Amino acid sequence: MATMKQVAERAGVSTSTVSHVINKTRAVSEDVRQRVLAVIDEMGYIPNAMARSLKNDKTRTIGVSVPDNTHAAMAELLRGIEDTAFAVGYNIMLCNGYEDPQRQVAHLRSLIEKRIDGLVLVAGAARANEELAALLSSGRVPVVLADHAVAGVDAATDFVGLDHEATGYLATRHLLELGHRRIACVAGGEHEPSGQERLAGYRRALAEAGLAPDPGLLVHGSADCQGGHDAARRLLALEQPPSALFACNDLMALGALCAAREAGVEVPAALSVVGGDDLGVAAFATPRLTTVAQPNHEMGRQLTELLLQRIRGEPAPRSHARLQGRLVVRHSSAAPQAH
Amino acid sequence: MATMKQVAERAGVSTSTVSHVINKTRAVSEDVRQRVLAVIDEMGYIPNAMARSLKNDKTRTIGVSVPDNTHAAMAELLRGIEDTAFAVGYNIMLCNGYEDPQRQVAHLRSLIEKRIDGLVLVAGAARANEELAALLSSGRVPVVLADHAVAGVDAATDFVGLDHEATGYLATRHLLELGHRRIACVAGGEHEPSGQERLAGYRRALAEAGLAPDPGLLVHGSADCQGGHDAARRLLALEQPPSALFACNDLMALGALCAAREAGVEVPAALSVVGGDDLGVAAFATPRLTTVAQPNHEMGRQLTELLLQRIRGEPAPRSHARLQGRLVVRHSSAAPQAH
DNA sequence: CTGTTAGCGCCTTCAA
DNA sequence: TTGAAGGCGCTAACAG
Repeated sequence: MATMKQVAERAGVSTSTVSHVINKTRAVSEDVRQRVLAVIDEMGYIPNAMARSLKNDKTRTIGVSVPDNTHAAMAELLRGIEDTAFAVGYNIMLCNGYEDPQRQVAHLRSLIEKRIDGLVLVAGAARANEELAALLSSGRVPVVLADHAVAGVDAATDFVGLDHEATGYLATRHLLELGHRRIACVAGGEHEPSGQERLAGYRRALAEAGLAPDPGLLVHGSADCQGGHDAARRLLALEQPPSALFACNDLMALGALCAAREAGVEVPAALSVVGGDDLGVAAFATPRLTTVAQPNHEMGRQLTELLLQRIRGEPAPRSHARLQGRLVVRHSSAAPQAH
Repeated sequence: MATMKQVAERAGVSTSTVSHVINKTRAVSEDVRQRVLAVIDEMGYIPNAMARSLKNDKTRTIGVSVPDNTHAAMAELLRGIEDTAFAVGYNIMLCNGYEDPQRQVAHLRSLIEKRIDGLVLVAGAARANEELAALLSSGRVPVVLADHAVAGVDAATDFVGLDHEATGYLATRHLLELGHRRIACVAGGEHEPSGQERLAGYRRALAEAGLAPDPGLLVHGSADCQGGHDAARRLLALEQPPSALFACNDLMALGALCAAREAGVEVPAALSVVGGDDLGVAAFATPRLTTVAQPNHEMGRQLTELLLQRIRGEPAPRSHARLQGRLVVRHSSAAPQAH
């Protein structure tokens, strides 16, 4: 691959001149400029960013560590990050951590070796192990946290997340306003942070309505379709089944819809279902799912803006934003049947 | 950040010794080794991969250009790539091209500047513009093509894709075997390659069964839920509606399911629906969707293995693999109603 | 307006 | 078993 030196020779100028025409970093006479440009084009010269980075100590690439890029919400977040980064000439390195601290550490080390300018860390349920925490808090790399604090990482780290509590609250209040009183909650794993927060919102809404939460109407399980399916089946088999159900995420809600149908329970006539996320398919579920949409792309954008600020060294107060979800009422929720 | 030189000074040895203990590239006396290691640990030294790359001309990072990482199939593919790359110590740079040649070129230039070792290119429907084609065929970077040839790129470029034709064939034959004769096809855009291939498989199956394709039973539209919904609605409003429907992908199939329900058409009693992809939610659709699962993760794996071979310079015959989908029969397909 | 020079951090001959 | 030195490709003083 052609180097700057070769370009310089061919154009009969010094490398610094070539460098300056490329970077427009000092005046160059028009004819020399044209000549250099011509040679660059002719030789198909493309500058070596590594060599440049070695000097300025800036790679214009940021790392993104997510639990799993196939989760729809992560994918949207990732997209928000990439879009924002691209707009200002940054590239992103993607790492799937799969909630495995070993793997996360290996990834992060690799990213640091490659001298990423910053890191967007989307932690999963798992907590950081010591090694990861040490790497993160060594101050080697500016970090912003997405959606969840990470145990072991400085609590003052910049943060942008979703307001999961509000999501649970909005969904539940919607059901309450429709007149429901026996409202179940299908939650994910007990250690999954976002699920716990959504559950808290569910409880707050009930409390505000003067309802005591019925422990029999709360089911934990895996935070996917299968988990939602199993949980709903159990709830529908209850002697006094709920008239409505809030699933902490859309995948579980979709699973619940499936279980209801298989149990011969009409939605929304006999059971209202509300999810949370607003996946693309939610609008086309049977029936179309009422849910709380989450601004994942926007979260990615804000995280990236924030990170770029830190990279530039702009002093800004520590951020701790919580983005609000938005209730989207469709056809899976309705007033309870009269008895 | 600590440099090798600083480590060397602190340990009272030369940088070359430090380099050699790090890379185990020549014998070092045990006590010196221990001392160096201790200093590295104490200083938290992490080698600078850029400086290293400047020498070896290898970055151990590969670029991945996809149309959109939020599409479920892309996300799985991406995951397959990342998994495989990580296993051998490579990182990946993710680029969303959004079918925009301008953007793709900008991304690719950036990747080349950063001297990626290779590129996995997932082209969308759009064709490469001249500039992109030129960059790709300049031989600067080993490239493997995912799922679709790219106009303007050397036809001999390594390739791993899905056998979309077989997918359409499998889905349609399944419906034929159930006894259907009026089988509609909900296809995506007319210029979308995978959709076209699946459509071809549909036609082949019909032809084998001695059926002439009814042009009125083929509907093109956008390749998403909305497109599937609209297409199905039109088909169901026909004077002689089909008894079965093959949607070229699951999103469209889900949309079709939604439309059927809204039109009061029972699935599978009055209409069988088969999709293609086997998204996670397909198994929990109402009713659970019969579809053709695609080995997207495996495709990512094979693409990456192939690319790594090329990067290593191993001479291998050009690959042109087509991975087979697998029919997954669930509850959205059944024998047609007797009249 | 242009060229010379000294590194950035690391690897790798070549010598000792 | 170890060190010295040159150079990967580029940028940025410093001179002219």
